[in-house]
Amino acid sequence: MLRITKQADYGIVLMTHFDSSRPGELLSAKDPAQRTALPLPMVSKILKLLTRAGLLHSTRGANGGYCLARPSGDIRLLDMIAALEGPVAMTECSDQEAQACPIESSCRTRVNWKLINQVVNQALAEVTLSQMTTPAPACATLDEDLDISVLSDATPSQREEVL
Amino acid sequence: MLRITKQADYGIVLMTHFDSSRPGELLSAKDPAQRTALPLPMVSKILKLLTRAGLLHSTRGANGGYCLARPSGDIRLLDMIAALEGPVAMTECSDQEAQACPIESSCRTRVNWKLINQVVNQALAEVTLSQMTTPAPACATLDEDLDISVLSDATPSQREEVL
DNA sequence: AACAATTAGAACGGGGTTAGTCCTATATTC
DNA sequence: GAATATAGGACTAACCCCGTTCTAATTGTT
Repeated sequence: MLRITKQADYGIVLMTHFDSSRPGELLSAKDPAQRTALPLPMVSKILKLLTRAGLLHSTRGANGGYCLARPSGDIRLLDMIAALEGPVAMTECSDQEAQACPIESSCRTRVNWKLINQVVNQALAEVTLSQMTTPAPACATLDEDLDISVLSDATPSQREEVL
Repeated sequence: MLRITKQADYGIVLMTHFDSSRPGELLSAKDPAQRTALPLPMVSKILKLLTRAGLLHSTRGANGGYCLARPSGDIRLLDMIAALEGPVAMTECSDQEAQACPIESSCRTRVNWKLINQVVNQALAEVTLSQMTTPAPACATLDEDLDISVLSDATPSQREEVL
């Protein structure tokens, strides 16, 4: 259905909670779990993944917890999605690690998929956590940043490179 | 992993084959199945879905078959994906038919998701079957059409409307 | 030193979705 | 009436996602 996983969805909401807390303040998994009403084990699992991806910083032991690893303006929506469900690849043939497609020789759509894939990736990369945290009206600032230029900027030689 | 289903992927490739045939020519399910090396029952199933969605026109009985229901320039990538795997909704809360989200009140990301969702939808709607059929170098024409303006054009009142 | 709090990591099972097949009915041509 | 095709739906097997659970490892507190 072309939808991100719940895990990724939850994770992004959790990240906005960290962005809303005082910078550098450590929050244990319990904290955001209670505020989002998500089950603690799930929250715990997600925070581990975000930490492993370098988006959160963790401190173990009593009084430990998590905090953002860098300013929320430097954390991109694409980073969060990739951390929680792997790279964004609209089709199998646009996935780097995928096998050779059996109909590759007769398939004309492959190159186009690569470009479409880039557009989606760039759209998700242009949005930052900081923008996701900002309530609705203020996300007007989101506009200026979102200028999809992958396709219009691609020269023929760059297109070759995509393959 | 944010990927379209194989069914949708196959379907799009099949559509390009119809686009490559003579306009109005009827092709039975066998025909594209052999050329794509996809199993016939699968091809058959997909063509039925595309027909039900109004993208293909079917003729039953001997010498029957399928052909594009309208010019390939009027068939959008989004239409094909929607026909084969339902509407594109990046998150559950951006799905029209979804239930109320339990954390809706405390969730600040909802409005942003609606907009991101629109960007992805528009990107997929701007690409036509005709462009998908065109081999790589010529897809330069794809560029001019792809101008994502949903976010930059949205006025505050339009944003309200999105909800 | 013992204990409590907290993250790290991996394994596990249930449920839902997807991929692909098969069967029956309907329509059309010859 | 026989052969060819699509229409529609049921069905199974495989896979993936969700969420839980268990066992370390680490750190602060008593």
